[in-house]
Amino acid sequence: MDLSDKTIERICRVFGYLDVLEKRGVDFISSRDLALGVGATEYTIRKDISLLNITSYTRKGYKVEHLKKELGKRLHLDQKRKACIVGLGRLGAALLDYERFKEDGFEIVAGFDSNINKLERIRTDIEVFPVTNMEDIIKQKSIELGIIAVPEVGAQVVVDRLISSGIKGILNFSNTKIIVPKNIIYLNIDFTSALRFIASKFITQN
Amino acid sequence: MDLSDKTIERICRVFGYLDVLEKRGVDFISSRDLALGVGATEYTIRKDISLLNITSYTRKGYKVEHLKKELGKRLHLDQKRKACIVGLGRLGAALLDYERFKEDGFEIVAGFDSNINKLERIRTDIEVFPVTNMEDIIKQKSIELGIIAVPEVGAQVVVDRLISSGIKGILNFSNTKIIVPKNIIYLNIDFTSALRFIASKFITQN
DNA sequence: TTTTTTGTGTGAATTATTTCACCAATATAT
DNA sequence: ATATATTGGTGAAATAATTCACACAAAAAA
Repeated sequence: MDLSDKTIERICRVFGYLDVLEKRGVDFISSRDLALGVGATEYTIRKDISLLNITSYTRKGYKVEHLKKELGKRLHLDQKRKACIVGLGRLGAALLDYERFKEDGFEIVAGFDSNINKLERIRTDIEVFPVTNMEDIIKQKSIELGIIAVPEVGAQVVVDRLISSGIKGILNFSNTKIIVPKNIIYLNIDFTSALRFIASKFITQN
Repeated sequence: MDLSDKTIERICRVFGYLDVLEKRGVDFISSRDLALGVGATEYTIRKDISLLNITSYTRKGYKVEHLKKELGKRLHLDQKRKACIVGLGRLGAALLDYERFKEDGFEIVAGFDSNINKLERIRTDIEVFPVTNMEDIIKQKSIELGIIAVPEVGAQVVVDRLISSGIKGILNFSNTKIIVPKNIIYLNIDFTSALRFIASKFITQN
């Protein structure tokens, strides 16, 4: 299969929206409503879905349950994934207890920080460890995802260690530039860039 | 001017990288190195910059200071913006004290929560208020940006009130679907979708 | 049952974005 | 001073992504 990142990204959002609809007890949803729900057009949504060889067997729209299951299969979203947080400052600590992750199939099974005092002070149900133990814990618990919330510099070091521990994907909240081998899936979330994007459109807009 | 979102988004990242370079004391940077630094190609970067009618007056690359200033002017990133956080759970509280915002020209000047107890317990230098005061405070302090970190439902209500208070842009961390009039700049950051995007590429990758 | 409506599936057309190719200008080396 | 190497700027070409148009099937209405 060779889907574009844009398609994958949209489908991930669709998947999330289907989850909401399912919980709400909705049975069928049209491409139009799906598009509305995720901020896309009905054409793109239909094409995205058709690229995955999924087909609605009715003209009442897509069956929510069925579509979600099929999307999940195709994008491997149907299995639980274990993740860890590295860097337990305020953001890292908040992410450690971010309830949605669990519900959405991502289980945070470990937190790491270099500061022992921080580890002792932190109040959470999730096990926390000094970074020195990272490699062992990640291998032992077969953690696939690393979430990086270290404050400033040092992100690259963390990344290198995550990779050498066998992690498969990294979500980086630190704003430093990171280099990863291309077999590692990497995504950066940069709050400041997001705010800048918004602010840059303040005046330009008609 | 009519720049695509992709260009704007890239330029915002370039702007951030230039800031890093400036602090590091770098004088000149080539389009190639800029591209490397932000994860793009030299062609796109050159084209983006040229679309903004900015020109390097030397063949040693772009002058960091000059380029940053010019980008700042064009994208209105050269002025401080006031922002507020609505919803002071763990994530909201973490964002309230996220130091980078200040450095990057975004000043968080208020936090809001509906839970009075939470307001009393919270430890921060930033003023916090009950949501009932939102309209007044936002107008009084001329806050332009609203950052939404309310836990689940209720996001739309918050958005509506932000808009009626005259806010210009919204960064939404809640994962609920939000409707905004199109004169309001809106961006959603969805942690779960980000993790799903990463996970969905685990097997498919060669 | 027949007709009308609705909604998907998908090639083709359109539009957007990226990459290329190469000129011009400056910097560096000889 | 001259030659060589870099690097940006930019129209044109290539690629990618979106939108359109419409056939087709099912559902709803008549």
